[in-house]
Amino acid sequence: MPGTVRKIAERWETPFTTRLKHFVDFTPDDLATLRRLIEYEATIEKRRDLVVDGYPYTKLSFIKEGMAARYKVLRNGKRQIVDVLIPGDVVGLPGSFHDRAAFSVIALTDMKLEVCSLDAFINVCYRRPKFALALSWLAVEHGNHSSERIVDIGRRTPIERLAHFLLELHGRLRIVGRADPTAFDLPISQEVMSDTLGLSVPHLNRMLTRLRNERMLIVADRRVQFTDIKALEVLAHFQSATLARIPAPMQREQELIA
Amino acid sequence: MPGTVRKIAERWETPFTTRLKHFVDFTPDDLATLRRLIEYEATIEKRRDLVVDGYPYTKLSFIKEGMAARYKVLRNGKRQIVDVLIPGDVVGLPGSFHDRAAFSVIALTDMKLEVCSLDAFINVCYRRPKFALALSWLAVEHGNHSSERIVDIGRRTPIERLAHFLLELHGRLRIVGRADPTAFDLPISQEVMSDTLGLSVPHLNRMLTRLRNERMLIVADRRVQFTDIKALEVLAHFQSATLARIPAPMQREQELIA
DNA sequence: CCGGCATATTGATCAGAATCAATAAAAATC
DNA sequence: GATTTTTATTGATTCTGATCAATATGCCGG
Repeated sequence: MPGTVRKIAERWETPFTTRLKHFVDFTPDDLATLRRLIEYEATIEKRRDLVVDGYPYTKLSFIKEGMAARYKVLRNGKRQIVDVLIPGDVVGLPGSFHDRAAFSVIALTDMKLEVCSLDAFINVCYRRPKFALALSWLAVEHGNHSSERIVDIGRRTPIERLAHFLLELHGRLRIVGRADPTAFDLPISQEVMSDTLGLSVPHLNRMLTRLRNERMLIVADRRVQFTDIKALEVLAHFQSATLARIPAPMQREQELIA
Repeated sequence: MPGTVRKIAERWETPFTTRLKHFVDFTPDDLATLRRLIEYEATIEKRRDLVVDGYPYTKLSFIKEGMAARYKVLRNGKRQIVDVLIPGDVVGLPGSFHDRAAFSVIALTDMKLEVCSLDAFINVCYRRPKFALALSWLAVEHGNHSSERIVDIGRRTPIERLAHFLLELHGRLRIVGRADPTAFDLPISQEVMSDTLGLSVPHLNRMLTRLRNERMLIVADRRVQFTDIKALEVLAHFQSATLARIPAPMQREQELIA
């Protein structure tokens, strides 16, 4: 009864599907399949490690609520956060492809995850290649994101970096409906931000103060309010990411499979 | 005549296939398919841009010979190289998924590429999901690599960064048979290296000198010779990358497809 | 409401790396 | 082979951002 499937699928809207819809046409049937892949829903509390560097992780977990950070701690005790994960992002995409994760992932807030096993997902990929391509797309997207971060840390000044980070995070949150046009909740400490941007906490704090003094934003109650987003974008050399579209042939699944 | 196919396929060994073989079983038939995807072979001369930031690029190009750099130039004139590409790497993997490339790619040396169209590749993915998964794997691998670079630039000291970069490049070159156990050709200028590591040229030079003085390596004739690779690894906190294995179900294509 | 702990803010000092500048060496071009 | 251009090396100076340190603020559980 395809009507039933559709109804269920349509009602099932998660940040992950919201994000997917921006670049690939998932049919109600696809969505139902995706949904069936979810083995369980996990609740994680703040500060708990989801993935531990050096240990196996063989799940794909879709973030439904909350934020997390992928990071590595060096022997000298310094920590570098490689990526801040938000609703709609996948935990375990890089890790699961190796026998041992190369990075840890920690919950920055309480979280809700939808968990599926990597094996199950890959099995589906054989029946629905579109899923495998979606996986590629996610990985590519993540890679781009990382590249942008390299540019940030390598060649932008601390204040540009900070501005860029905030704008970029805002943009990503917007896509999954977790931000207002000029404001968003930022439930993370300055220590986390400094470890993300490769700065010391005091210096990050100063840069934040400067942005405030320049009247570009207001930070209060773990919430960022852009007061001059234009100026901020100029400062950060920010260009809102061209959202990837799926290459033409990827839309042709029907003819090829049917 | 499957025998013929196999012979051709076996004879067709490129850095790309060498690399793939490390993580996925491509049958002779797969290899033949892959080979048929190649539209033409391109020869590029040093310093030419392969991909230009802001313009479309809809190819997947497998590097057969030579090296390239993915980079971005900021408005202040600074350049950050995001990735050094070597034989076996793919040009256009991130770029092709967007309507416009977000980074430029420049040839650091004369190069030879095998070029296929993204559309053709994706079409094949529908018939052979293994190809799509291989694509994911490449993207994931690249992402990991980028993450590692973020840690480098964000939290490692310049000398550690340099050491890490050299070891990592050496490791990658080894995989595709382009390096000796303790030495490799490094046909790139110090300017390129400094833009990769987020350092100034003079400072990079000083760090290089220091590694030489510490008797960890010798640089001559655009060739690096490790004289104390152990010490170098300790300095860089280097752990030779666990090569990813393909998740179990990915090996089961035969039963699923046949 | 009270410690106690995490987080934020501010200041002072100092080291490391950028910048500026000059020269040397090597490679490419004619 | 001479000349130009690129690349490498070294030095002197400046300045950014880390580090150390102190204080403030907020937050939680009891």
